[in-house]
Amino acid sequence: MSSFSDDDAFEAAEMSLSQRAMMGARPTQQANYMDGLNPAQREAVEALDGPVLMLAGAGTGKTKALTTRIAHLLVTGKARPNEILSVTFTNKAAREMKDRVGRLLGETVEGMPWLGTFHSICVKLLRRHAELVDLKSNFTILDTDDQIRLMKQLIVASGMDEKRWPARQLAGIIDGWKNRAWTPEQVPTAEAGAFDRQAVRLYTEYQSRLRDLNAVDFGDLLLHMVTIFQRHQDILQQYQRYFRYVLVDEYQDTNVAQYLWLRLLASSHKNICCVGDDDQSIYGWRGAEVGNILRFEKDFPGATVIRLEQNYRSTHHILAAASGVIAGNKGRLGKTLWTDREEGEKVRLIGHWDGEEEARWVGEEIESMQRGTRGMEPVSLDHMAILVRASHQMRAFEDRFLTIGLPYRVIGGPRFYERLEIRDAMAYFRLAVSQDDDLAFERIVNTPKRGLGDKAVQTIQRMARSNGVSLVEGARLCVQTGAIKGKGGKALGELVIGLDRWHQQVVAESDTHIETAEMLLDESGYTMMWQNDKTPEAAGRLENLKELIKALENFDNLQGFLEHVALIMDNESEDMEEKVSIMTLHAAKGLEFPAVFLPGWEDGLFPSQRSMDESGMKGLEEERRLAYVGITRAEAVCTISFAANRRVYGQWQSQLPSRFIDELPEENVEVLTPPGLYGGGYGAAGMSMNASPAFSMARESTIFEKASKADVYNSPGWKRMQNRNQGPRGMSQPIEARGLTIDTTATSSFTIGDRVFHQKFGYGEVVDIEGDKLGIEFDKAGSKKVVAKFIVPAGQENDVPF
DNA sequence: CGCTCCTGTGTTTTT
DNA sequence: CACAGGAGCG
Repeated sequence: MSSFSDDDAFEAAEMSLSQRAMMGARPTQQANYMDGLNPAQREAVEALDGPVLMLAGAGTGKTKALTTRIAHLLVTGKARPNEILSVTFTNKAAREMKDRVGRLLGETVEGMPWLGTFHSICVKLLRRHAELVDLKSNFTILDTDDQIRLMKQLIVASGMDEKRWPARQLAGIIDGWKNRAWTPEQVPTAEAGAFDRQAVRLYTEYQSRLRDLNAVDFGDLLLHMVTIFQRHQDILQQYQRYFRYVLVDEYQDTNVAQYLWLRLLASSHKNICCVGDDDQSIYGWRGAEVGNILRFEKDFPGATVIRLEQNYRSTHHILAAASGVIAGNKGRLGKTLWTDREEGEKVRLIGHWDGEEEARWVGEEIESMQRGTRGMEPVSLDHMAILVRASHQMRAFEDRFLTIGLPYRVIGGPRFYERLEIRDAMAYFRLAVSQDDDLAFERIVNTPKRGLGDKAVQTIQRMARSNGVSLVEGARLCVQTGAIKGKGGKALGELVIGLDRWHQQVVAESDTHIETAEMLLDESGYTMMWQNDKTPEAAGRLENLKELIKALENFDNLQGFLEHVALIMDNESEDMEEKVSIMTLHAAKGLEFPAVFLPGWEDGLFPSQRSMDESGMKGLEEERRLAYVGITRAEAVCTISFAANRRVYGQWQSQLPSRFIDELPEENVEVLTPPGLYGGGYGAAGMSMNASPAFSMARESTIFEKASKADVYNSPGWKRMQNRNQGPRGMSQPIEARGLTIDTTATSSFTIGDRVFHQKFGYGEVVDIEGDKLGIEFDKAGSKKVVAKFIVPAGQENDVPF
């Protein structure tokens, strides 16, 4: 399947240095590609041999240094493209690096086959050596969902109570062990309670089941490779020679398995360059070990440590605010970021009554920045981002932006490939490629409904097991022997015949894989199933299926596509319209925006209560790093906000401002006054209505009562606020009283049942009227609440007031 | 076997 | 509150 060749690579490894130099030298570019590097970056680029730790703070040109380093390796002839092992965490990062290396050298670097994510590289390696861990090289890669379903089966099979042994949780535990590179035998049993012992037993069974299925999960990709390297010195040595240089991006995010894998590969030549920032380690919860970066110098004695500290991204105030927050963490390697950029605007801080008002304010702020405000240049929506702690916070913003028609894009939202219909379709593809894929079979036996329920599936499973064959074969036997009769039996027979036919088509390549895929979805009745479905989301699902088919165009065959999907998580269908980005703080790492909004800075939400409960001080420090990551995404304007009340699980809860707010250095922060004060707003206690709209942080500000941290919550300001806030019911005459900008004079002249048109959502029917808000069931966009002034009766589309 | 209603549970974060 | 998964009925 993969089209790399061992031979090339090993040939290259035996090549003399002079040959290399001749081959790689591109004298014309040599002068250019290092231009514009600062001394630290240049050092990082030029220190090619031996271990190097590059500590690169946020916005210090890390990727530039890293890509230039690759270019330098190539140009000096130290390595050919396929001799550089270069690992990243995300496909996006890998892609960007490829692009940038290509740009530096003024051409696309063909090759660089070993620039990729840990996972994609390990898949390639493991396909070559699968037999060493009892797998066939065409193993399938299970996603989280498959993993959990498998685990559930094992739990049920061993007669355990699913409630007491939640499959999800066990899968999580096993993942954690795999992250630490523990095979079932290696899990420490010293402190093993009953639970752990059961878990280890299930882990063992799970692994053997995976072997039977010829499948691996994400964790296995690394774990198996580590095992292979440890057990087979010869193979390890091959690769040590093969990969002459090793580069690692985001080293602070590596887990133990990844660390071991890297150490094994680099242990002979020690040409390893790790780039990272301990202050941006935010993946501890999924096994990342900040310790890896902290002990690099111990692992590789004599390592060159290079600090990139000049920040090119943010203004002084933003950088200082971020530094002030992160200073609260202990055990840092320590960096002092500096910038020669302008002072810029202070970090802006604003409190709101509740989450909805926060969203409303942010929406208005975005619109006014888009127009250009306070003498500032207009800012494109593409240059603004809202970064939230938890994805559920996105909802308030989406709701609001839909209402006011502000275009937005959610990054890393519900993933395309995780959607129900996509996963179903993929299961069909998987079966067409390999009939042995039992999990795929289970997924679609009865989708669309074929009258095959639990009972039928069990019969098939029994049949398969007792004959030692796959489920598809088991099903075939069930039909032949009449073990499943009647309506279900007939349908099953048809399914099996269909599967055979589709498989033939894949093997014979009689049609293009795209035609095969379309036909498959048609003939199986899957498309029909959604066409007959009258629920609102059915149309969208059909759209997604179309998109899936379109995605196939980028691949030569179904196999290649499935491989890609298993590993690729990001699916950004770029459209050209300018949009505000909404994403989690985690998703924002590595990105930058001129204007950044950081809402929801409230204790419990951010820092997250759960994080603190589960990991105590360690958890809090990770949250603080998250705050640091958030602030440092901003180039020019950074706005932090919080709300006094928030709905949690449908319950109103009053919130405390985040402790991180107290850690922002006063001199870099400006406290804004909410637009409509109602008897003294949160961020402006003690101020009168006609006070200046912004005031610098001062003693009278309730939030910044400089009490010791322990009694922040007993501070007079806090108490005052608590007394005032009896929940949002307290603002029953809200909108008018606060003089907000909603135009209530535009009372709707619509009646229920009217056909209407909206610029963004298209046509729909009015189903509900609440003052100036209309509930509309849109044909395409589903039901929404929209302010009446954005609506016109159908037929007057040209009059939409935008 | 499939559908509906009900209950319980959970919202970090993702390769 | 919203969604998933289970129980119970048709």
